[in-house]
Amino acid sequence: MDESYVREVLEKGAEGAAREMLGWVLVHDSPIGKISGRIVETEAYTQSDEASHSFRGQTMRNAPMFSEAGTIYIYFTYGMHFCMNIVTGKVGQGEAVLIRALEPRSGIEIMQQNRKQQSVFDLANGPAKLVQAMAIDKKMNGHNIFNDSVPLHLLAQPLAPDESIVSSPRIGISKGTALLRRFYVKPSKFTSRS
DNA sequence: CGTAAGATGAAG
DNA sequence: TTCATCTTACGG
Repeated sequence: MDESYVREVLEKGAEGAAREMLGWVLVHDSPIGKISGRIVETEAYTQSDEASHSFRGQTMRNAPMFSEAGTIYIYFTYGMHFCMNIVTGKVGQGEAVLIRALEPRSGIEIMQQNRKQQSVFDLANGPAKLVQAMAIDKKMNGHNIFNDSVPLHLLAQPLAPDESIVSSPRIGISKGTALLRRFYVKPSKFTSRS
C-alpha cells in the first residue's frame, strides 16, 4: 500500500479508482498543521460522459483533467464553492474522480475553525465542505500529488471488514443520471446527502 | 459581447 | 424549497 500502488490505481481509470479510493486517507500538510480525512464518498467522471466537464473537449477550466494521473483539478462553481478532483487515466484522456465526503481524522480543530462548525459530521460531508475544511487552496489546481513540493497526499488504506461499497446515481447533475458512478462507504455516517 | 446554467451549501 | 453569487462556455 505505498505510493506506487496509489499511482497504479489512478492510472487505471476513473471508475475503478473511484471505488478503490474509498477508505483512503487524504492528507494536507498545511502550514498550521496536518489535516486529514478518510474518503467515504466519490464520483467518477470520464470524457464520454455527458455530465463530465471534459465531455466537450479541453478548455481553459478543465485542462487539468487531461493531464497525468494524480493531477489536482479544482473547479469553482455556483459563484462561491470550490470542489476537488484527482485526475485519473492517461494524459490526454479527460477524466477524474470527485472527492465528495471525508471522515475527519486529524486536525479536527482546524477543520472546525475553517468550517465554523462544531459537529464532526458537518465538517466534510460534501465536496465544497471538504475543500473548505481541509484548507485546500485553488492555487493547487493543476499540480500533482506525486510532486514532493505539493502538500496534498493520498494514503491507500483498506475498508474495515464491516464496510461495503454502494453505487448510486451522481448528485447535482442533470445529464448522465442513468449512470451509477457515485460510490460511498456503507454504513458511514460521514457521507453527503443521499 | 450577452447570458444561462452550474459535479453546492445554508437557512427557512 | 429557496436563494446566494459569479465564472465559464457558448452563441450572436
